[in-house]
Amino acid sequence: MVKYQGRAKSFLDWGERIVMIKQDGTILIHQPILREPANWQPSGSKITFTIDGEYLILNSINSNPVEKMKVYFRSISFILVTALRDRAKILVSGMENDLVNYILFNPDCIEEGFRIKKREKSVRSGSIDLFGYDKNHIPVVIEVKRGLANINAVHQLRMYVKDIKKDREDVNVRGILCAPRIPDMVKNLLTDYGLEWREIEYPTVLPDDHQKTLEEFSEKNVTTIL
Amino acid sequence: MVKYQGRAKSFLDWGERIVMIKQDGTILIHQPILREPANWQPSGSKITFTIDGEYLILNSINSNPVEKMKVYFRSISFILVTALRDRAKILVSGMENDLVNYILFNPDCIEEGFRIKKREKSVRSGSIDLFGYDKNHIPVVIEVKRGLANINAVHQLRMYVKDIKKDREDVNVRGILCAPRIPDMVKNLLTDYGLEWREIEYPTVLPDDHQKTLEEFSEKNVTTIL
DNA sequence: AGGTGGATCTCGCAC
DNA sequence: GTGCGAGGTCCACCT
Repeated sequence: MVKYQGRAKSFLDWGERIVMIKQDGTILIHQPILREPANWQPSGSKITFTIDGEYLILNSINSNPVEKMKVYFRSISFILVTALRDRAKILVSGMENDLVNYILFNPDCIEEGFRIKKREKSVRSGSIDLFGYDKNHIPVVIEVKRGLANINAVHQLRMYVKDIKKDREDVNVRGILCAPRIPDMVKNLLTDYGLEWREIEYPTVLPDDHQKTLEEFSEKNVTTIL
Repeated sequence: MVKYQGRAKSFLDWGERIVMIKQDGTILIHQPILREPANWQPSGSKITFTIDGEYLILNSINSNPVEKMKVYFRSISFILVTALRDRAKILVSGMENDLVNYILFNPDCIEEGFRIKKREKSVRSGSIDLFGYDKNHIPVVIEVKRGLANINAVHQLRMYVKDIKKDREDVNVRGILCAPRIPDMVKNLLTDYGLEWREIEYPTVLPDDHQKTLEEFSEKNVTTIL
């Protein structure tokens, strides 16, 4: 049975579960299905154990934000204690950053003569993924989505274009939505607002068997340019 | 060692880990620290095992979206197989609900003479948390955020106000963002759009630690009033 | 330490 | 099935 109070408050009645306690204080309580733990405590939490009558109680306290979890054990079927040796870090490719990098090194995929000026440009309504100028020196705002672009992306792009227009006191500002796939609905909306799009298929280059190659790839792609 | 390809692509080099296979097809691969699994497959994935030379390979395939994960085992230290009996469902009392309720019963925290007309009012672009009228009978849209308000909340609120204006054919519609904390950037944006805000610190009045009380509380708070 | 934004987000709910 | 929004989101990055 699990009680929690902190950012919210919760109660989980008696049942058989897997409880995982990690060396950084993370605690996970898993029910028989679903990816997410029913209850948990974040990294950095402190654990104590107490006994209350017939129950063993695991107490976990976290600070910032302050939150407490109590796990009541009526019985324990199995305990496994081990120190995992694992220094590997996962390498992932195919995230929004990769597409942004791809455009950075292949600005022609937007259009010939396109030049990128800034990455992560801050404006009032948020942060522009890529900002640059076309061959006619017209400002271009680029919003990047790693997967399927949706209507929110259009609204975001619209805001950014409006912000830039305001800043530059210039009516000529282009907005381009870049994603691997853009539904027709979204394209129509873009057209309505006088915005553009590019469907960009970018290579998810993650070699299959060689970590070294992977590291090279990672370095290449993590580099923050400009 | 784990390879994954689907929505993205990843590679995790050799290391000692905890692998959890759930009855719904969920797979979790945990490293020694942090709450999140390094690799995983979602509920509904199908598992097969193969042997490739000296390695045991766990193959997991999911459809919609199509994604595959391969877990290579060089050695296995412990295996635990069990069928968990657990029919409990966690009860959570969320804080956004609490804040909405607090405003419901203390409309003066918005301003004197404010009257709430509807909760969860549906409009085209979504659902308005609270809708009412001020003492001058001007419509008021209220968007509630449980924690730190961000720029997206401003855009949401703006949409709702626009929807109401359209419905009522009325230019006088007020929009108020309510949250415990609102950053200056967000306040500035609100001002730009002629919107308002209230920083409302609400008491975390929560019931004590009994399931029954929690269920009552839960029911009370899930109820849609008015 | 606090804010910002992406994620193989996950997950529930309404359409 | 799909799309949308919330989450005790988690987490890395930046200021």
